[in-house]
Amino acid sequence: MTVARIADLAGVSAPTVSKVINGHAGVAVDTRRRIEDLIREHGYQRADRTPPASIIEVVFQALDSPWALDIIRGVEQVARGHDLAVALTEMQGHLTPGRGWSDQVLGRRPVGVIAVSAELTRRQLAHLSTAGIPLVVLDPSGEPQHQTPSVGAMNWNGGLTATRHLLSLGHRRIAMINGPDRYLCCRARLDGYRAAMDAAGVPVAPELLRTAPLYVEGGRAAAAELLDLPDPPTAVFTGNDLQAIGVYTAARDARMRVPEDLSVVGFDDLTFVQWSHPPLTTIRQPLTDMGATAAQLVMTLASGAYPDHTRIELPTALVERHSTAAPRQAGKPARVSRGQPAGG
Amino acid sequence: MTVARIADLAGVSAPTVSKVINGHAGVAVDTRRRIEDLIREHGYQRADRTPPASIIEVVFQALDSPWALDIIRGVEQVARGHDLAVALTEMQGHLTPGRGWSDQVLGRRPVGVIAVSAELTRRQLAHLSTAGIPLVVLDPSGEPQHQTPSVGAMNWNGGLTATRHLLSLGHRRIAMINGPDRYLCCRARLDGYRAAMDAAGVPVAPELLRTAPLYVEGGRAAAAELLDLPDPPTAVFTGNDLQAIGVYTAARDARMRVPEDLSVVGFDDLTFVQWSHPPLTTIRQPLTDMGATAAQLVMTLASGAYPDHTRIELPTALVERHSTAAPRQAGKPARVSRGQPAGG
DNA sequence: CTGAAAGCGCTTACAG
DNA sequence: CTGAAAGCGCTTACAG
Repeated sequence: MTVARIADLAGVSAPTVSKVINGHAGVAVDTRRRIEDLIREHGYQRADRTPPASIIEVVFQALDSPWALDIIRGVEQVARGHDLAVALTEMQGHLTPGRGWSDQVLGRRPVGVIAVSAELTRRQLAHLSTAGIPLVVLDPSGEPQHQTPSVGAMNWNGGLTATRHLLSLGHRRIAMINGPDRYLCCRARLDGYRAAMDAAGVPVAPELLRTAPLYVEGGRAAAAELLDLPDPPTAVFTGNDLQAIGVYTAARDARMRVPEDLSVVGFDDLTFVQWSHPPLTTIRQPLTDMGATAAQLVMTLASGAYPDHTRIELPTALVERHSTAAPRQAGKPARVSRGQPAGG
Repeated sequence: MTVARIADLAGVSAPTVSKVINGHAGVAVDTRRRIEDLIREHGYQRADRTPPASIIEVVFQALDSPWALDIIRGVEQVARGHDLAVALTEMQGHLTPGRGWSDQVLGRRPVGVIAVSAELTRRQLAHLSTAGIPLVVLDPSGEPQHQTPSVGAMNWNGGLTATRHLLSLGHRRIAMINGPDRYLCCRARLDGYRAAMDAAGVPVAPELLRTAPLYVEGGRAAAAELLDLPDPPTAVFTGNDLQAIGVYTAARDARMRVPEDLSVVGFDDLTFVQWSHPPLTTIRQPLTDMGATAAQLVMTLASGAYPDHTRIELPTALVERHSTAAPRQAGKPARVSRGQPAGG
């Protein structure tokens, strides 16, 4: 669509169309309206305006965990296949991007946007939608937003599997240190934990349920409190791997050994936890796949096609390493679950 | 500045200038260079083009290490201050971006480009330069390119400090597992190692010098060979932290304890190495600062100002943790350098 | 209020 | 390898 073509359709000359487009005076109301209608209908774009920039925009709450890089890698793999770059912005820990955010994004003209654990305001959603920029939410943090496509992991199943694993080793006093309640994924993991405990007929002691920031220090502080209890837990399931590493620290401070004195199960399976001491048993979340899936969904939406599914959940799985063992029985030495020597 | 004006100054026609700007063939080398110089000098901008998109472009060889995220975080901090996003591309391990890369970047119109451990072709440099897009090289991998501003770390000093630390503990048979020779930063670390050894009057045994990919498996394989030597080293200094983790694995496989039987010093200080077992003694490289500094340099160049320095080196520092100790003397038990119990 | 004409900045196709 | 000519998409200045 060019100015000349619109002019033809409207039965006027190019300069007249030009005036309408640029909001200049000197066009009859009727003529103006007719031209505006045609433009809306045919979707005029200035020829010399650059087309959508070849980027996929990804918004993170924070870029402070290897967690983010795993997701980025997945997005990048798909983006690369379409000759697209991945544009990153960070919200400094906020759940919702700031005021100017959507203007900045529109200015960049990305092919689409992936919001990681973020919640957009209704206004921000509207901005993207009128600009024709598709949005996908990754690991949705709160209420699924009206019609927004999303990609997540099977968090409830992960919580169930982790807890069952600990129960099967003989644990009964199993604590859970979880992330903040406002994250849906954390809620789901807790519910999975409860479901496993209920199914095994083991009551959940309220003092064994803690909430802490999803970082090492959060896990350490919560675990320190737990281990200080009159009847401390024999096992801890955490909201993510960083918290699990914090539990290690707290255990060491309390002169307890993992897994002999305390079993620990994390969540995520960040690359480095296989090198921690002991190697961490955790629930694997396919972060790179999740990033790739979200990017694919964005590309599908951008192409105008309607995707088969707008809510995708990828599977989680237990990765058994060496941080879990049967609970130490009074007077008996601990039986380690796998063949790893203490102090390896 | 218009195409016609540049053409006048260069004493050529507009179409010729147009070809240079768009990177088309069919212009004599001399003519091209003359036009490029004029464009650089006068700062041409296409009249009908939208202004630069609000992004800083960062090209990585690979996005497969937390190393990358530390740099990204620094770039993002500065970018955020200017309401800019960080656009990421990855070269799948190649040293030089592919053919279409500069066209893609020009299409994105970033405020500037940061190339991490990458080498651009002369053609790619010219493309960016004629488009008026400033370039900064981070952690330059090879020959410093003509006039390209760069940001790095004091790698030579780091190598010196690491080796001195091991020498001061009493080690003499100190191996170095280094990254590929083609990286300048690796060369500098090796030279620092040599300098420390020479200064201490300790000859460098050629069989203790190894080159391996900068990943865990590279470090493991090289260390396995070293430990299999008739006269194995008592200490290993590695090209990066991932290799150091690989050395841990090889030591475990050879039933040797770190640091009692083998001291290890890494390079980078990735966040997680404090949680490895034992916590890794390493040379800290200020990756986030380096990213931020590179971004600042890009912003300065983009503003048209001439920066004070176009070659910036940030300091490295020894971070002592628990992976080094005095060498075990024949018949004597090892003396651990810090108060960490074995098997903590 | 409208549009023919001129002009702008750029690119393309092609003759030399 | 170079540039005159034609053309594209758009806007401006102005005659009617």
